[in-house]
Amino acid sequence: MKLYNSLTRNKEKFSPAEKTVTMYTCGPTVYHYAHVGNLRTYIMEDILEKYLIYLGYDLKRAMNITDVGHLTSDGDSGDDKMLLGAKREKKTVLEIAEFYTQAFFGDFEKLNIKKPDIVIPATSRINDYIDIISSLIQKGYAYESGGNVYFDTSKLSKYFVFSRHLAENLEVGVREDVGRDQNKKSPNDFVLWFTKSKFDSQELKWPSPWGTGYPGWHIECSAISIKELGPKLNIHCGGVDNAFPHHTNEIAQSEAFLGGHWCDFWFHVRHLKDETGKMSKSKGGALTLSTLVEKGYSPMVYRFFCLMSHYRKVLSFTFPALDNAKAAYEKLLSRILPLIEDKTDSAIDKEAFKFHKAAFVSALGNDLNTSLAVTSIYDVLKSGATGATKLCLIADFDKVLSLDLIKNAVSYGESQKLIESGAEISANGAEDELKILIEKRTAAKKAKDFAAADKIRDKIREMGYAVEDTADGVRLKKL
RNA sequence: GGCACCAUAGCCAAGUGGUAAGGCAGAGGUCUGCAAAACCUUCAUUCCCCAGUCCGAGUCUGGGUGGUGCCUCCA
Repeated sequence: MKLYNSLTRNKEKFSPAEKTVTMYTCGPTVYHYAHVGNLRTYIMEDILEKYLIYLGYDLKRAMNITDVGHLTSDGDSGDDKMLLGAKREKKTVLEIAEFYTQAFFGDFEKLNIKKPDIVIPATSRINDYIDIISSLIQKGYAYESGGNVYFDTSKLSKYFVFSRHLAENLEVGVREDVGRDQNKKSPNDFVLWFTKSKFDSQELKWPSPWGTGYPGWHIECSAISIKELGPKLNIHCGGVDNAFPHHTNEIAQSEAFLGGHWCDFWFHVRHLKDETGKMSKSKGGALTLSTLVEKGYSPMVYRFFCLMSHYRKVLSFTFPALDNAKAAYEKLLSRILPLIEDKTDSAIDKEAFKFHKAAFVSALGNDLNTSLAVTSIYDVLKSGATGATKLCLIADFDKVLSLDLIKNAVSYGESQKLIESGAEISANGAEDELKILIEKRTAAKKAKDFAAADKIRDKIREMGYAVEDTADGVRLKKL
């Protein structure tokens, strides 16, 4: 497959030497619910992972859970986000972490995102961080200053890997509202270990050769990745905003520690934005999956919405756009349903199967072109292939897309269950009343009293159902 | 101020030098007491603008314009 690599700014052929592909994902800082923008990134990473598995690779994927060390600023200032969350909710840091980690993976389940095989809370690997930091100091890549340990970026021949910044220009380019940490030799340097007394109120502290304290944000990903996935990493994923400083710093540490090239591909997912710009957890009030569900959008509708766009494009989130995706998704299900209900035996047309599968594989093979991959479902539906072939192809594509196409087509069919004469209405408190109304309406129609029939239809609509006449009887559709 | 990315219909979007896919929405039709559903038809002489290269440009080059992101909180 071809995959865009942020490191080279090019689409490159992804052809790992080994059959086992290693993939690392920056997990969430669990101080609050994930919002739909965060989730977009994980959905797209899920497609990457499942596509690689679909192609026959074995995948080994690890993710961290940041439950310590993520400050609101990266210098010797700022507060720990976890601590802030704990204060806000009057709970301990560990309780907060536990709660939001659960919520995070709950969203994964709802969105059919595969949970990585290896999930490591940052607090569980403190000794590894200390080992790496000690080694970095020994090799001359890190120094102690003002009680903290910093990474010395001046020791690197190239620090800014994702942009064309020149280190000496940075002073010019630096944002004005950012405070300077006077302990740093260079503004580019970043903290590996904090021991400053300002964190005395911190619940989580660990002893280290440099004093009691806790790790900086960037070290956890390097340490977990190297330990779990080895010194060579195939793909590192994350949101674009992490390219700098987080990923840049990860590369600096990891390569200084390993003494050579570390990760081949950097997969960065662009942001979801709303009317106000980028969605951001720290801005607060961001939209969560549960909110969408409360508003009547199933998680699959959101997943479909994301797949219709491309991961390297900024996607604008608006409710009309989501309605669009909902209509498209439901219409798609309604076109799949007859294929499932069709009980006539038909053989699988192997040629047609191969042809459509090839189109699907090549769509995703071109830098994960998910909207083209979705189009290939429509091409299958429109084709002259047998029902069995179509169904088989859709099930096959859904191994990667994970839109629950078959399962939801069935429940979609049930949700607008046919109510033939005498058939029961499925469990619902109002069923008797509904049944009587439908019978009355049918009688009115028979008597050609259409005004009365329409009145009853309006009444049923008020109860939350649309009545539709079909050749066989009446169809009730939940609104 | 520096760096990067993006610009195709109302919206999402394909397109990788050969004459604008697909989806949703919209319009018209068939069917229906009317609706709904389903099906059929339709929907960009043009791809932000201006120059250039080429037989040929949405695609390549240069210059604009607009949007977005990053420049120590973010997926």
